[in-house]
Amino acid sequence: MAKTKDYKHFCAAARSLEVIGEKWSLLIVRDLLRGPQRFSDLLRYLNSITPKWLTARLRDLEEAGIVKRDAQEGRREVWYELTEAGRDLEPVVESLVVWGIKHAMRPPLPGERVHSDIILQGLVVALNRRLLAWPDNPVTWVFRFGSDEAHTLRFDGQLWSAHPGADDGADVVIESDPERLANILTAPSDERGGLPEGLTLKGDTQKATEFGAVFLAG
Amino acid sequence: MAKTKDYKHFCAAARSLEVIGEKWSLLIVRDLLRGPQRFSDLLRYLNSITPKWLTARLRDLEEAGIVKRDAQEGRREVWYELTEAGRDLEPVVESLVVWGIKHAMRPPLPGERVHSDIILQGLVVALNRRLLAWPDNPVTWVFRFGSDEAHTLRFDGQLWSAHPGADDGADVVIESDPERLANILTAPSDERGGLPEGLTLKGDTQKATEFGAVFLAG
DNA sequence: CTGAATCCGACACGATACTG
DNA sequence: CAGTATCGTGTCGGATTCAG
Repeated sequence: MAKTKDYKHFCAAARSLEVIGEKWSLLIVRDLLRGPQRFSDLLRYLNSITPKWLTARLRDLEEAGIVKRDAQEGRREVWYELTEAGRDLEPVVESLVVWGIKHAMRPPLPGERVHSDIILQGLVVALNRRLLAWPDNPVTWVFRFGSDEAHTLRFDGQLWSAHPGADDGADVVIESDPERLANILTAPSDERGGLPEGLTLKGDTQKATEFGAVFLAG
Repeated sequence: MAKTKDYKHFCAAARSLEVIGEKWSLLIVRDLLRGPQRFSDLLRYLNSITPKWLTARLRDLEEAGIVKRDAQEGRREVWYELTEAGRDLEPVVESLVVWGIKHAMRPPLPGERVHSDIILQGLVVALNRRLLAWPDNPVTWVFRFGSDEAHTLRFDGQLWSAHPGADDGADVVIESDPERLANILTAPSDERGGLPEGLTLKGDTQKATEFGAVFLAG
């Protein structure tokens, strides 16, 4: 791999980029940070990658000790997961998310795939880096997308975290669809104000108001 | 720019990579983080880049609002410096340095250019992230490379920082050359022990011992 | 259906030389 | 000093095909 990715520098940043600077590599890591995934899961999340390049990148990452391939006998799928070196890349992905939120986000374009997991991952980073206002007290928000997909966002008083599935003790339940939520989150603040179409809030009135103050305020 | 760097994801990390994911971009930012540089400075630091691609990347970064080009009338040189968005990339570069130090460093290869500034930048990151032992008290180390190049590394009790030039109040003066220092820092710990050839320590005996404990211990 | 491999074309990039 | 110009190679996208 990486015949052209050769910087000839004695520099840790250059070395890192030689290893994970190819196209798609860091986005594969981003998806595997949520947990082990199958080849076809990655194919779906990465959206516009071709199977050929997903295969190539996974081989590279495996060789670099970042990804572990788990192909068990008598099972159709192959699972991929991060090694410790792979999990150590989380700060890199997170710093890219922080910069992207501040300097490069825009509403989703027509052909752009919007995954709810990715939105929630960005939300957690934005909240923990205090790029959005914080509620005063611990709170649990459940996001429902259609009938079969739900995520829980929880603030324990110190940090925010996201969890797959709907938590029972939700203070507020938000129902929407990923595209709509993406558009709301990237709307310029002067276009905000009040409850947008395609998003409904249920639950404790005061907690719902608090949610609105964080996300829907002008 | 970036016709092929198009991920079609609604994702902040993917957006960031669309902007600064091309080859060389982040290394140009790395060098500009030290301060404004001329075209030829960058050409020298980036070592194996060609003028054509340095021009292309600088134009891209300028268009992306990361770099500002400063060409004044009646002056031969053109200076490049980071905008605020560019300086906001420091955490990205730093996270790459941290990962690289832990997972990808090795002694410099034959054709590899070793810049003292880059070594010192890596040292500051490694010390501040506590990847190396810390002295108990504030200390100032001056590194001399040959007769005309010197850097000061200072610990104020809280954080480490690097400064160009030799500080007067040095507790310890280290004399070496960049290649030698690079080899020492990347040597496996079982090959360390005592003072290596090609490196001399001067100054307060106890402070020199302390330096040795951080860098030269087995 | 999953996890690939193959062929082809576009363009990103490297190497070298040259210019204002 | 700060770039252009030219030419060759490598990386990647797109489509199709293939084995378990």
